[in-house]
Amino acid sequence: MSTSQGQRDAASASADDTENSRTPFYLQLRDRIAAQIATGQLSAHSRLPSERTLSEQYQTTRVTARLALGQLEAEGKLYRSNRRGWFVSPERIIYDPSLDVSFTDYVTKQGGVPRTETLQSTSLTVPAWLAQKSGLEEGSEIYHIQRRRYIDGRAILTENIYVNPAVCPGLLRFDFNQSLWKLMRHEYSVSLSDKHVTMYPTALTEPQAGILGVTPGTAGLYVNRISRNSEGVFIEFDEEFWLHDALCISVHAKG
Amino acid sequence: MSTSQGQRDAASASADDTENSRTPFYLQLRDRIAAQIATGQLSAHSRLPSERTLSEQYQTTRVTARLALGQLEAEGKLYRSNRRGWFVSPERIIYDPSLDVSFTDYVTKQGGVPRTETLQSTSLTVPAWLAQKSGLEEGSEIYHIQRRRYIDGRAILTENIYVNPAVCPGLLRFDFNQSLWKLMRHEYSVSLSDKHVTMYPTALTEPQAGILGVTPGTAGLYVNRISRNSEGVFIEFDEEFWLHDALCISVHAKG
DNA sequence: AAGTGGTCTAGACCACCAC
DNA sequence: TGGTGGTCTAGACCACTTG
Repeated sequence: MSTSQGQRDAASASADDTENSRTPFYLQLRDRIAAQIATGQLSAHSRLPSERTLSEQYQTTRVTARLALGQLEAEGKLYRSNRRGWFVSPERIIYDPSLDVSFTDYVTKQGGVPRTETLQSTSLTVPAWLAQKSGLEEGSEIYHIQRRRYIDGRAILTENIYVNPAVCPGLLRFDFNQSLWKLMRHEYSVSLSDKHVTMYPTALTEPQAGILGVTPGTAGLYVNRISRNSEGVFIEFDEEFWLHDALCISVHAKG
Repeated sequence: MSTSQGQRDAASASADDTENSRTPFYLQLRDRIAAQIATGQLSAHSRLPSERTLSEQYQTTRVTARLALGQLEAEGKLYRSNRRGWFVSPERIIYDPSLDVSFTDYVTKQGGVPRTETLQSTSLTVPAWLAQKSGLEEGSEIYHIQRRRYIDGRAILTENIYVNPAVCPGLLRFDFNQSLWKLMRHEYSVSLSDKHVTMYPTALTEPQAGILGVTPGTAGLYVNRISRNSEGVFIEFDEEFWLHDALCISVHAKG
């Protein structure tokens, strides 16, 4: 196959020849597909040809084609949906986890179509790990809400929210497919003034991968937030599992 | 091979049987290796057996073994070094990009051994993209510093810093293997009071992958920060490319 | 020189999804 | 039911790192 390798290099040529080694074919293929995305030949949410078709088209094997697709996925330029195919990622949503702005609002403002599903809303007893984070007593009551959120019909985040019932009694009777913060502000006059946000990139595994309908190991961003009011009373602990290509975190710090 | 598949499932069994489908072998293998990390049989920075050895040991092929290793890499539990092998990731460094605390200080405080290398320090003219971000005039002078930083001998981040020469005249004569912020504070009495931090997960590609000595496509976190003083004067633009398993972002927001 | 991961081939069967 | 991605096999050669 040395002949075909030579042709491949000749065909892609262009940049990146700064090093003394050949550019592997899967990176050449990555760049060709990336170019089609950049020029708009492939637009957001449009589906790519199947892996088998791509392998034929570029005269390679599925394994190599998947390497190229995996690169673009890692860069956040493509995503896949279960066994349905590969799609072009839309622009990242710009998100500031330190503000209490509603998901619905900022997605809409950025041109996306948001949707929220409530998967669970129950009352639990505080487990040890949460007692430690919140300062609540282990075994006392806590509200738990689990949601899944979509942008343009794509599930991009799932979250577990734990709310202190002392500050929001009877919360569970509401509909959580709307903004929880708006609810807390308007119904309970709760204001969150002290937030501690922690986040790191990691792979999505079960059960979150299943909830979002992606392959285990898909790159994600884990974000959690502990909110207290101005007296230091614990209000909520929220943990979010995002698809890694869906968001761009933006935080302002003054002082 | 249906026989050997059956044995594999029997051997791992345990959890995750909530769904009606079999757990693929590469995930079983992932869990076995993860267990060795969790129990400390494999400790931070220790090297795993070679891919070929692992494939034999677990009676599978390199491709499948690599799938398992790739999962653990995506989760931030393993990292690889060029063609040297697979290693166990140490704890993530907790990092607050909104504070001006020195890298050296917080790495040391968290039990790591930091090191900084200056790759470049030159004077440039402001390019269009930076002019837009900073408000400086395109074509005016700007200092550029490129560094690479290590923890425990592992290169985990590379950064480009662009400093306004008006607030730090003669900056380039200093040694940048120390904290830049300490330098700015002590030599120029510069205080950064307004910071805008942006970050998102993405793959590391050339040239950053090369600088850090990792395969292109390795998961990373891109962080940038625009700092101004209390009068709104642009001080620096910093962009950092981190290995995704090396850090945990932690931000406090009050008010 | 030997061993490592990096790249690549040419197939196969399975689970799931859309039609 | 046919096509998709998901998983897996059993090899190969290459580039690079290490002793």
